[in-house]
Formats: sequence, C-alpha cells, structure tokens
Amino acid sequence: MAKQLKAKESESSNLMLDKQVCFSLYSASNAMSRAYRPLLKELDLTYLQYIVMMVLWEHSTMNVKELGIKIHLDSGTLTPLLKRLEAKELVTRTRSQEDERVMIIHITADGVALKQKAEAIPNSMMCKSKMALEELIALKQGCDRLLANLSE
Amino acid sequence: MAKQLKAKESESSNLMLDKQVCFSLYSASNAMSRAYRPLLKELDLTYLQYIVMMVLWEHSTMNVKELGIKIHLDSGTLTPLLKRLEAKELVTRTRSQEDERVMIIHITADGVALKQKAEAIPNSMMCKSKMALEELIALKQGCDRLLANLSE
DNA sequence: AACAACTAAATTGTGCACAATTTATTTAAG
DNA sequence: CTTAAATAAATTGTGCACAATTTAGTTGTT
Repeated sequence: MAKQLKAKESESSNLMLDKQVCFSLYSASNAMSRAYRPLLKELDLTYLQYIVMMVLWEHSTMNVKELGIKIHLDSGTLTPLLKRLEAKELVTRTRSQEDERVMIIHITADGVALKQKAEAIPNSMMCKSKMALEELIALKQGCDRLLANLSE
Repeated sequence: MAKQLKAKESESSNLMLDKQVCFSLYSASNAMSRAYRPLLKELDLTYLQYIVMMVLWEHSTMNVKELGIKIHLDSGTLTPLLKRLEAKELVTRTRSQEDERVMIIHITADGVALKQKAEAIPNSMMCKSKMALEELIALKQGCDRLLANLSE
C-alpha cells in the first residue's frame, strides 16, 4: 500500500517531461522555424531575418532600439543580424545625425522587392500547420498572454 | 476610394507581424527560457540541459538516438551538450558493448541528487506564468498539435 | 565648463539548433 | 566471404539568443 502510493507519487512527479507546457512550447517553436526553412530558402533568409524584414515592410525606417522592442530582442542579437542583411543589400545602416548613438535601419529597394516573394509564405505555413483558423488564433492568444505575463 | 481600398489592403496584409501565430510562439518560447534562467542558475543548468536531465530522472539510462527522438533533437545538438553534462559529472557516456555505434548515457549519483533541487521549479514557473491550469493545458495541447502536424 | 549619470550600439563569450558531411560499425545481399 | 547499404554518433560551419562588458555619445547638475 505504501509502495503503491510511492509508485503513484513518482508517476505524477512535477518533473515529468510529458506534462511540461514549456517543453511543448519549446518543441513547437523549433518545429515551426524548421518548417519555415525550406520556404525561406527561396528568399535566402533565416526565420529571424524574415521577422526583421516583415517589420521593415511595415515601417521602412527604424532604429535598433525600436526594432528590439518590437521583436523582443537586444542589440547583441540584432547587430550581427542587421550586418548580414546589410551585406545582402536588403537594408542600410546609418548613424542618426541628431544623435550619433542611434543606428538607423532603412530598407533598400531590393528589400522592398523581396516582399513580393514572401507573400505566399503565411498561407503555406497555415497549410503545413493543418490547423483551423480558430485553433491558431487560440494558440496565438495563449502565447501572447504567456509572453506578456513573463515580461512584467 | 481606390486609395482607401489600397490602404485597407496594406493594413490587412498577410505579412503583418502582429498577426503571426509563429512570431507569438517564437517570442513566448524565448521568454519562457529566459524566465527559467535564474531558477536554473541554482542548478548550473541551461534549459536544454534541464530537459535532458528530466528525461534521465525518468529513465536513468538512454542512448543518444532514443534521447533525440524523445526531445526532437539530433546528435549535432546533443553530443556537445552531453559532453558538457559529462564534464559536470551528471552523466556518463559509454559505448554499447553489443553495438559499438551506440553511445549510452547513464545518470550519475550527482545527477540523481540534483533532482531534489529541481522539484520546486515547475511550480515557480507556473506562478511566473500567472495563468490558470486550464489555460496552460489548452496552450500545451495547441503546441502539441502543431508539433505533430509539422512533424508528419 | 566639468563631470557624473544615463543611453544606444557594439563586442565578447557561451550554448544551443540544425544542415551537411564524416567516421565507425553493423547488417544485408550477391 | 565480401562488398554495398544502412545506421549511430561525431564533426564542421552558420546563425541565433543572451548575459555581461565596453565604447561612444548625450543630458543634467552644479
């Protein structure tokens, strides 16, 4: 009886991988960026580079700080990434005249042109997910809530 | 009127960051592993190392292949990580006698002992998430479904 | 004017992720 | 029995993430 109880306790430990939300989140996020890879290969972009380009397709000029706030990353990640986008001639990097500390990122004509090649990607990914729109929206809301609560 | 339509189209483009499930997933996953960091610092583990230890707390012996299937990662990621865990004396790495290709990972006494220090972590994370259990379960199910569909 | 406090990026170093390749071993087929 | 195919790990190289530090420039105070 005591043995049985102990066994039951062990089975329902808090440290069981299969019960961890965070591990599901982590694995799904990896799988997602893996699924993007073949689609983004056509554009010669990584997933994060694609995210940055998406911001710049909406706002053609932005500094590193603003970009970092928008996508929840810091200059340690963004500086080398932006240099790679600059090397591909998708963006320019110039210091602000008013404040020399600020690095201004501006999308180039090539960068703008790339948007057209990207138009089909969101739909391709929705197909790959094989999930209904409402399900995806619910998943997004759960992620957004978690992100907001963890960032407080 | 045509102008208005064009503006509306632009606003509802598929390439708007704020509408992307994947970006929410990606940001939430990063935020999650950031939130684990101070808790795991006490155990001198990274999030992925913690995941691997969690598997080994359940199954004290496992080879690299089995581990990789369980946590959806390959030897390219696992080999260096397991060497680091070996350096910390939390696991041993020995070749199988029956099949010399197979590397067997076995948890050490130190590794087992570390479990006790980890017991409080899942609950700490649940608190940080500030989300109800049902919400977290729904989020987990969404992630699991997405992972399964993307892995097919 | 001088200097402390602050801010924006960049840099440094560690540890993932993963594609692609290589090495070593085992199994299968002729 | 031998050689081709298959398998398990390891290796190599690129690009994130992020903590911690550094560099350079700005603002506020006296």
